[in-house]
Amino acid sequence: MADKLTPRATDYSKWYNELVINADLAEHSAVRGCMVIKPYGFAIWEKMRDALDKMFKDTGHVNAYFPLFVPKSFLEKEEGHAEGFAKECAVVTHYRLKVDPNEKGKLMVDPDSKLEEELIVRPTSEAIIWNTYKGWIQSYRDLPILVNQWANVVRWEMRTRLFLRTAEFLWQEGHTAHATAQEAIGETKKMLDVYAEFAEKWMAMPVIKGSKTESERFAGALDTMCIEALMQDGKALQAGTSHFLGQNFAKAFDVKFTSKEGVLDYVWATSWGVSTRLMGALVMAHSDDQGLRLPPMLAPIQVVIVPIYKGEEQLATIGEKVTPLMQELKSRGISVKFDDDDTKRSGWKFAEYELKGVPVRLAMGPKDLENGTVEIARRDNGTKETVPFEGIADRIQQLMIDIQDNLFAQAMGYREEHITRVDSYEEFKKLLDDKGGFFLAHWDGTKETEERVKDDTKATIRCIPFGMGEEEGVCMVTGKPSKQRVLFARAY
RNA sequence: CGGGGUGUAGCGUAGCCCGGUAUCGCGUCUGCUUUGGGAGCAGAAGGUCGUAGGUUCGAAUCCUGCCACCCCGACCA
Repeated sequence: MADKLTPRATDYSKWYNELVINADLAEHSAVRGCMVIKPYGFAIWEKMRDALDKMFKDTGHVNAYFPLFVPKSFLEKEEGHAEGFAKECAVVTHYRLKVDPNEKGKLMVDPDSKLEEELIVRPTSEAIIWNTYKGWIQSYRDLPILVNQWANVVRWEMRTRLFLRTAEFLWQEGHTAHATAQEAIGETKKMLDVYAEFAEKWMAMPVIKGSKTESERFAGALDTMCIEALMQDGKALQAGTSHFLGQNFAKAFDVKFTSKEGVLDYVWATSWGVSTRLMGALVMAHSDDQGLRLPPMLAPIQVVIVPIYKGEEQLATIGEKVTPLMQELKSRGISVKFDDDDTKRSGWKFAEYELKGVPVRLAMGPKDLENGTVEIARRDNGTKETVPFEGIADRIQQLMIDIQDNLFAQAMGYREEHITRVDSYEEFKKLLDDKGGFFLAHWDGTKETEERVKDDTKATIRCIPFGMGEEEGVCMVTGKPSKQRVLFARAY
């Protein structure tokens, strides 16, 4: 624990892994590709979850829960969907174990318990949900259905990384059903906006909204919208997706409704999700070589008070002094911890809370008691000052806002410096290596060109950004005409 | 799944090439001194050497299988 982190500049990937583990966010489990989310990490996730859940409910959604298992035949019904997920599914083939007659103390799969039809551990829940919606929808009066579920899903990934890509992960998936295409498209955009607002306001992480190209689209969707964030190593991270599914799933599961005009039609669908991957994004967007830097709005502990003392009596005095302040902060909705652990020294605690990203640290010792002061330190910019104890609660409340804003401003500053407009493929390739980040370039709109760029450079089209406006130009690769710049980057 | 690497005390490691029961640091425990940036001294505890086999009088060390993790590809939120 006393070890310093590998600096970001030395090995960004190593820094990330060490940080996640040392800051006590998560650890590898005994199960391949699956992590244990530790209490401190889970506390951050809970804050994310609560904030998002409120936003979903404020936009008219309700929560429900669907089964973990999906019968294989359900997955087969939407062809594109099936193909997209087939390669990464965990499959349940039996329902019973028995004592191995040949090896003492061992269990074996009971061959007599083979299932008639295999059950798939959900990689996502469209299939089971649309099969269920079939029974819920007959008339336009049953629409829209605006349901979200908080769940775990399993995707058997080849290569995993804590939070960024694990075989099992936690997420939410919204699944909505609508009477018209326009309404469904509106829902898709609305939820993308919710994600963007959450990322920027709560996570202090600027994102770019856009649509995926056809080849990057969700399996079974007509349009996939996404928010793309930029990490400190110049790589992009897809932070959330919202899909317009058209009538694909309604047709696959035969979900029809009678309209007001008495016409029978298939319903229109959306789905949208964010996952524990956001934890990885949060870490990589803000943290430094000393540890996490958490935005106050998501920090499990927003203020820590470290006493500096000799003997129990002095500790008790400091405790009495800060008790009213703690009550005051709590009444203002600010979470505060008084660390009176006698087995750790103050210097150790300072380093520890920096590692854990606590936004504000107060230190109070004999000098402060004498002078009526307190030392206040900001995690975001590392500044420390000794200030009057009187009125400190106001100052702290303001700091919560300032730190939140500053983290956003820093992340935004980095991103703005790393969005480059390029017009030649040579320049693109050079800057991709030298500088990294996002690139706005013209593209001829073909899968072939997209594929070629990926093969040449490992960069992909992250999205066709919204709100860019049309701009006549020529594709940087082929020279064919293009109407809009698209966003390229190397990505996680 | 392909290529490369690693697995030794809670954590990080030396030893492995060249076989003889395991080194050091951090942490832990006890005591004293300390306490405004990861304390000092003294003492102590802690190890199926990833796992299952094999070779051998003897295996952390040599051989084989398996498992896990890391890095690089392909796949992906």
